[in-house]
Amino acid sequence: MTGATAGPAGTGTDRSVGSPILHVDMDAFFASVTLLERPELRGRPVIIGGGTRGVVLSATYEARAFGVRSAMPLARARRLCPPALVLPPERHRYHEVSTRVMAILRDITPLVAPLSVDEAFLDVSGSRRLFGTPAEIARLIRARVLAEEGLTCSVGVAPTMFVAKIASTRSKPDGLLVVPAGGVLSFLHPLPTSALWGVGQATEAALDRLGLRTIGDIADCPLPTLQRALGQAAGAHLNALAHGRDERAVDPGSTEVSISAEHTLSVDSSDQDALARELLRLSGQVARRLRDRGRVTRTVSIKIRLADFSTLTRARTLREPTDVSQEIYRAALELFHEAGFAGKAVRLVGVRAANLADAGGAGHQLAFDERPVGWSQLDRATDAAGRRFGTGSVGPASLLPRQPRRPESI
DNA sequence: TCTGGGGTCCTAGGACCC
DNA sequence: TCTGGGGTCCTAGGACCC
Repeated sequence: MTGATAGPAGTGTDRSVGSPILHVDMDAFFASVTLLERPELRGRPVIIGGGTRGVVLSATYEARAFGVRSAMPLARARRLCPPALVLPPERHRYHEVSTRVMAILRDITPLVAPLSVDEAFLDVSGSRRLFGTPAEIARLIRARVLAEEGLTCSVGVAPTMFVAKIASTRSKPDGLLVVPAGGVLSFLHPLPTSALWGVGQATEAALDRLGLRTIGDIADCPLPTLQRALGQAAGAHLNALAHGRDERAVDPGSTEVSISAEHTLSVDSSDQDALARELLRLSGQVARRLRDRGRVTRTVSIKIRLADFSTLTRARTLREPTDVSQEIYRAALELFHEAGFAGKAVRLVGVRAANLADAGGAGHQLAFDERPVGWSQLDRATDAAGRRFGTGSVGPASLLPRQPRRPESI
């Protein structure tokens, strides 16, 4: 590619000084994990996704050969690839495998920053004495993940996070690509603008209107022109990236900014009671995850998507932070009623908690008329029952299935 | 083609305070 | 009567990522 590469066989030499960042990215992760227990499906096009209104979550490379891509509506994927087998996701298993893969990475260095279940950044600058050059470390990781989990991954090695990320993408599947410090610009500049992290459809179109097609074009474009077209922050950001500059460091300790739960209904609904029950369920999920993490929220928001796919959000900042299911639900329900679109067909509802803080430092001031202790105790009892009997085993009576009028559903 | 669910970050406008 | 600038917080929407 640029003379800076090592192929899948891992034959590349790595004599550069500054290539301490690795980006490790599992190949077709969900599909590959599912195939571990279905070896007879190897070599066949397999798609992971589900539901009547689902999208493609993951697809084997055999399915991708038909044009199937992740996030594509399942209906379209089936048309593109009729022989594909569509299997439902098994999130619990993905999580388990992910935990073990991350543990392999933490054997190399504590400086591991997971980006999602199936990818992570590593800063290996302190690991060379023990494990060798960054390229040798990358080969070691790939060999261990394959030997211990039966899965392939691709690894990018570069002086900065975003170049390492692009490198792993360009080496997929089952590849390794090293971009030494001296080779960053010659690696980046021929690539299309969309290869940059943060350039999606809208930004690509805006860049295209400026006549910018490659990352090299962005590097040659005057900063003020870029900022006029994309805004201050985005313009400056892309300008820096196009010149290979990226100051971010691998941070293993970053904490969440928000926690949310949302659900697309299987059929659009304008039934206010049914939508309120969904808000109750989602509020409970969000609150439980807050308590699991020892966090409280001050800002509750709801998200509503109508049948025409238009999406609106409404937010409210509370007087006091909370992790109590009932308080989050009360705020969500008020926002829902105030939004004032009764009668319209709703496709999706969501609840989000933002403005988070640690529960310990939250010094709750009780108003005289408040009795939150009861609700809080109910949550704790529900949490304990969930741990014993399984999540969802105990919950509000209004979430119980409605009594069927006729026993036909049994 | 008919669009999931979990997130992050940025922008812009308004309220409010100094 | 007309006219500031800056800072912070909040809300709504949108782009983007996996």
